[in-house]
Amino acid sequence: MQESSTKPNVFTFATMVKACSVLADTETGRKLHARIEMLGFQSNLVVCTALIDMYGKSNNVDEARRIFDMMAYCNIISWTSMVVAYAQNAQSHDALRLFREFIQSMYYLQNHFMLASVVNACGSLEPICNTLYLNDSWSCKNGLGKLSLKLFKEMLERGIRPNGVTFVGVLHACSHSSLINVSLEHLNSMQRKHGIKHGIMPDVKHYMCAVDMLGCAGRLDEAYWLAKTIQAKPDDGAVLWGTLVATSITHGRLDLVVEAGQKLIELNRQVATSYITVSNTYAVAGKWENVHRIRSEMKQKNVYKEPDCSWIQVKETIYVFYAGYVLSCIRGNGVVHLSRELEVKMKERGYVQGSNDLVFVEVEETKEKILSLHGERLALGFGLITIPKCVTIRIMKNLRMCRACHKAFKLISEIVKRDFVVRGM
DNA sequence: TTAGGGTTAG
Repeated sequence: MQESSTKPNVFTFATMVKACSVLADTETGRKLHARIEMLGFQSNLVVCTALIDMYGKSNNVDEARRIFDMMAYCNIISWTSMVVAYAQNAQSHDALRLFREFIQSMYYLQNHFMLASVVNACGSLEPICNTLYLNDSWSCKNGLGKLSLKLFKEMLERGIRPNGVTFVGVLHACSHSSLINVSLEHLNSMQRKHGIKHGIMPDVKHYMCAVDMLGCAGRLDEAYWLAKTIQAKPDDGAVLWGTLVATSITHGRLDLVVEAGQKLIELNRQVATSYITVSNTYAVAGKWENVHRIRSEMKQKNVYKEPDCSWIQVKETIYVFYAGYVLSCIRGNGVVHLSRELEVKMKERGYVQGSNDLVFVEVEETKEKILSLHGERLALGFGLITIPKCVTIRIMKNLRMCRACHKAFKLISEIVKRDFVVRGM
């Protein structure tokens, strides 16, 4: 496109920023941002929203917020993107604060909508919009200063309310800070305040957030009770009961592991994730013959989970690492050497492979060998020897990081005194 | 053209 005479427009930039967001390619994202400012597209609502999302997903919440604050006007997607950026970066309280601000401004606008309607009925809407926008200090203090007259009028006409996606972000924020009661209040408020009148009823996604949150908090009986009441399609049901299996394993509730595992089996989902979760259920219960039966069944039916893969960007180049490919990976010897050194230091700090780790093999030694070779561990080793100390190491994965690697990363971060960011797709 | 959660062998 650059070589041709076609000029990129806001659509082009919004799409390219989105691509960077998916890949967490901050380098390219920043360059695009610079081009956006140079060409004067920085006032476009959709482009800014894409940038907020991109910076949020690249662990740069401050930059996301800076853009959000500079926007002349925001829509529901911009608000939600900012709430979600906080939630995804463990800044739950900021997410909830922003959401409260949003709700306050919403009711404020609705009240003035009534007033404006009266004025409008008498004559023109313009004067009252001008007055409210320019002179009201309360609205500026509460974040309304960022609303342009144009959008302000639009909001007065339509009202911008949180939607189902906004609430997923809010519940996610609560869940990751163990704000259980706050979360349940929001869930109830969806029906009470925003539901019946405005059509935002909680659906299976919101209830699944609640089940996971209750399960993580160890309130497994409530989680189980809630899971049983949810009317879910088989796809959602498999995830729902899989979630319960995982949290029950974490809290050592063997009874519920078996119960939830049974539900998963009944759903008869012929996909790798369900097979694996069911197999793990049997492993926890010590029923190794069932574990072997499931594994051979998977082999027979040719059901595989996609291979684990991690990548890391150093300057312009992206380096990819697969589980187990230690010796063939770039600077493999250096990575192996460093990994061994770190393992010794981790063990000195009491690092043991937990019996609850979700890698169920019968021989401990094999388990340790498998874990030490996960792609993100190789990528981290490579990052540590190639990326300067002052730069945060950012690793991307196609799957979710396993618990053992998560524990290891936290310890290594303490040992080498550096921050790491690992993001799954 | 822009925004979501939860499960998980190698």
